[in-house]
Amino acid sequence: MTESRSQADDMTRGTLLVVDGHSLAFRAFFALPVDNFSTADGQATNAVWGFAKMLAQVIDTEKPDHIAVAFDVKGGTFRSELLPEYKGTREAAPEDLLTQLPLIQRMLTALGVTYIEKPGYEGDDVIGTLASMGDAAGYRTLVLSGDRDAFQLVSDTVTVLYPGHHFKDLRHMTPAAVEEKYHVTPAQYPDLAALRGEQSDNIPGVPGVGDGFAAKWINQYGGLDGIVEHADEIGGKKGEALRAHLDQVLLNRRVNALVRDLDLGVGPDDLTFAGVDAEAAGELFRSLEFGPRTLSKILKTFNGGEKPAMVGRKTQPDGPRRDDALVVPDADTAADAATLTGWAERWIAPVAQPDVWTLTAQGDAKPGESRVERIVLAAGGHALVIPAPAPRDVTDALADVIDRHHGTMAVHGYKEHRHLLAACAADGGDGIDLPYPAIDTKLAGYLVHPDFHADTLEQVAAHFLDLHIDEDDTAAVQGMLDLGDEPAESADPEPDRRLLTHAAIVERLARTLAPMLAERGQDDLMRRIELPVSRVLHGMEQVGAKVDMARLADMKERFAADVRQAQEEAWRHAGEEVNLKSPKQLQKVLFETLALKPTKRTKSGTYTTNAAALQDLYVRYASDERASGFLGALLRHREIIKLEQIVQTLIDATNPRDGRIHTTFEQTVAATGRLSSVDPNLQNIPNRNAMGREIRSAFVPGDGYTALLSCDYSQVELRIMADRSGDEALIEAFRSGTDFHRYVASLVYGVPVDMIDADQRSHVKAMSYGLAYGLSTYGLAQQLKISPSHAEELKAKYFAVFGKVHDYLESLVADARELGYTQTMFGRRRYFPGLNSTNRTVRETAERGALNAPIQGSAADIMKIAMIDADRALRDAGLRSRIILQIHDELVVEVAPGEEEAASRLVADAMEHAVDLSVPLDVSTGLGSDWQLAAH
DNA sequence: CACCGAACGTA
DNA sequence: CGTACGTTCGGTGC
Repeated sequence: MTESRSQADDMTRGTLLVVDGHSLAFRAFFALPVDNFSTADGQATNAVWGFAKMLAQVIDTEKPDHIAVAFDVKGGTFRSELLPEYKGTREAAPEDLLTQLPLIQRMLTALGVTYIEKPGYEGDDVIGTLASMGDAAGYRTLVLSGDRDAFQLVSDTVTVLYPGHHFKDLRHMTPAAVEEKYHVTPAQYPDLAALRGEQSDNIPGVPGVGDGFAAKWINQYGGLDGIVEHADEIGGKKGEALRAHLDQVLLNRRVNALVRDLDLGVGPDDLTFAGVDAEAAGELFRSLEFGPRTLSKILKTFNGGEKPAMVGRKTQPDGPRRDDALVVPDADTAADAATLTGWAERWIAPVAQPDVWTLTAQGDAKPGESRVERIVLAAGGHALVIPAPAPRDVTDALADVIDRHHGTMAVHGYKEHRHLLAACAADGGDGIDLPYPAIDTKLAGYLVHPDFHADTLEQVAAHFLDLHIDEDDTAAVQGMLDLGDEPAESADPEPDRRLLTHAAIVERLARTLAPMLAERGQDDLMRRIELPVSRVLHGMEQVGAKVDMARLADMKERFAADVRQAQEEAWRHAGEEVNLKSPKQLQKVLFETLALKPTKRTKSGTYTTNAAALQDLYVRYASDERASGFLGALLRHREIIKLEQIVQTLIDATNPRDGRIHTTFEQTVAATGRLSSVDPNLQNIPNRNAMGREIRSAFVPGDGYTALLSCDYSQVELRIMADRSGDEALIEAFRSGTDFHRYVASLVYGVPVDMIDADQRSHVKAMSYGLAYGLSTYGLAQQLKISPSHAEELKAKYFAVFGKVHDYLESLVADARELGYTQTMFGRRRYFPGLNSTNRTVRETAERGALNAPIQGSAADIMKIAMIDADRALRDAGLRSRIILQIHDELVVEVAPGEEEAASRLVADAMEHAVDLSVPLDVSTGLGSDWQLAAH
């Protein structure tokens, strides 16, 4: 660890990190809600916590060996004398933030980090001075600051780390980066800032002059001096404005120049990491009510990546060594509560972060009918097997152990384990309500590599741990982790080796994946989104959706009759009993018997018989009675047999004991962050035409409930694009509150809103929706059945109006190419190695994916947050109404009598306020006695 | 019996 | 020659 810190720059003395303390504290304060970060007695802690996290993240990434944090000092500086209104906005910092600054300084001291204040000067001047000193002493200097004035310090040896919209995307402002963004050199940047002014510091610039004009003048005249000299030559309104505000500009320039030669009393060489005062840090963190995990991680970072010494931790000389081959723990069996409690006291209680103990249950986690066979607790080379279901005193003891130690517990599949532990009471009682673990290695693996898929835990181990375990070796009993495999009955009373192997794997996965999450800044994603959403999903799966079986049976009959009729008719026209479900046989009839014009080819080179192609043929051969008769019947058969099949699937999936369908929501399958639904898939119930929608009417409220509530987001993805791109036109389109697509069409075609015809509206609508998929001109033409040139024209007009959307979409791909991955609003990543492929098809597929993933993924993040909030709101209000389904942008709620209004309001509210965007999140709701009637 | 491609349902 | 999924079916090959 320590050598890697200097490895990157063996030409220099090392790396000096200089931090703008106020800027980082501001950033942290506004990034995190005070509500969730306060101590019991009301002290706000969000800025302290965020400061620690952000700083740790930068240290972990950049690995500096010297560090200092600069703060402003209360009271005036030479700047406020020059410019009384200076930083008027900043002085108005909220009380809640101001009280945290001393805490941050205390924390820094405890962590062994030097902080510096200089009365009469700002932190920026301290930073400027340190940067100069660092340069002179041969350091590579990193300046972490959200203040753009710092850009003037940038040089070959000084880089400014400037936070983007998310703190995580720190931009490395090198000379090239400054020049690329502002078209001036770092040394010229203060000239540019003086002309433009600085909104956040309450400094006015020349009205009407932004970065562009300022840069143009600077390049033309060499700098501010030249501009002053030639001010009279600059024409136009902007020239006039410049002359009128010249005094202001020159004043700005004096104010924004950083002092670089202060006497600080210390030099870069003094600024090493002094080492953590673990006791002081521990005490401070406890008083701030930060968890032990936070403490442990922070200590590790500030101790130079070494594991901090754990006081009172038992050493286990015979325990497994992390870098060795996996050691399968020895197992004892707990037949009674006392054994269990004693074992936990001996092996689980001493476990301290970053170590974990593991809980691994074996059984069938099928929602609504889960069974558990064994539960294994394991900690560092020791394991305890608990046969399950178990008697009350054993489950009580187990629940107690888990409750006391879940802060150091790792599980692989929290949601599945909730199902399993809910079924662990032998008397058929409630079982155990599993609290949140420290880490779910299944979710962690998903966040780290969202497109990696494994069927077995051994495959997960091979992927993340490079640990290759022969599955046959351990396959005596199939574990629950082999999804879908029914556990074979084991005659062997010996605890099975595979389960113990799994426990050992999970422990190692936790140790490997936890730091990976931290390094990526994804701890919050795990803790605040994925784990809580797992809990909500568990509840939804457990409850299930009630169906009206009589209604399903009736529908099935009707569809079956229609299918038979369509089949008879098709056979009559074809003259043979062709299997209409066989594309191969259909090809023979269509293109040989009937000799129709061949359609497009499929991937494998055969002629397609898909609905679009059949429809084309149907139109083309309208006058040919035999052909159109066959095609018409075939199309009808296709449509209805699909519906019949869906109805049959629903019937088969209904649990006869409660008349409900318990789907499983997969949380780690979709690479974008969406959920998926399996067994059965309740996210693809027909909704496009009346006949299909009919199926939704079979979903009804269950006993004790009177209605279903459906709430869905309108155009979430487009709203995300509006927010992320900052496109004023699109933002205004959403704020206008009128028919969105009509409004957009009127902008695109330059025609009043009430003159837009149906075609124009639908074309623009298709364009809007296609944006997030990376649609091609050809694809758009195809879909709208217009010529490619016509489609190209539409695209050009569209982007002429929404230019920033265009730039944004391009930037997504460009950024992904540079970073290797995309990121959602909440830091969910997806990797795109294909972006640099030389194979055009591979590359373009990756480009469309990179464009879509952050948008679809951000929408998924938002819905997950809404689900967590809505679930909690319903509970907190004491309602019985509950979420039962999620279909990407829609939530379905089963509503108890009398709760109609409250439930609608709470759920819609949670969805609308899941995040704060620059456009409103619009939610439409409907209530009805079945899912179809709840539509709106 | 396992696997694949075609087809088609959803957002 | 737009993204993300899951399920079913026929057909093929072990």
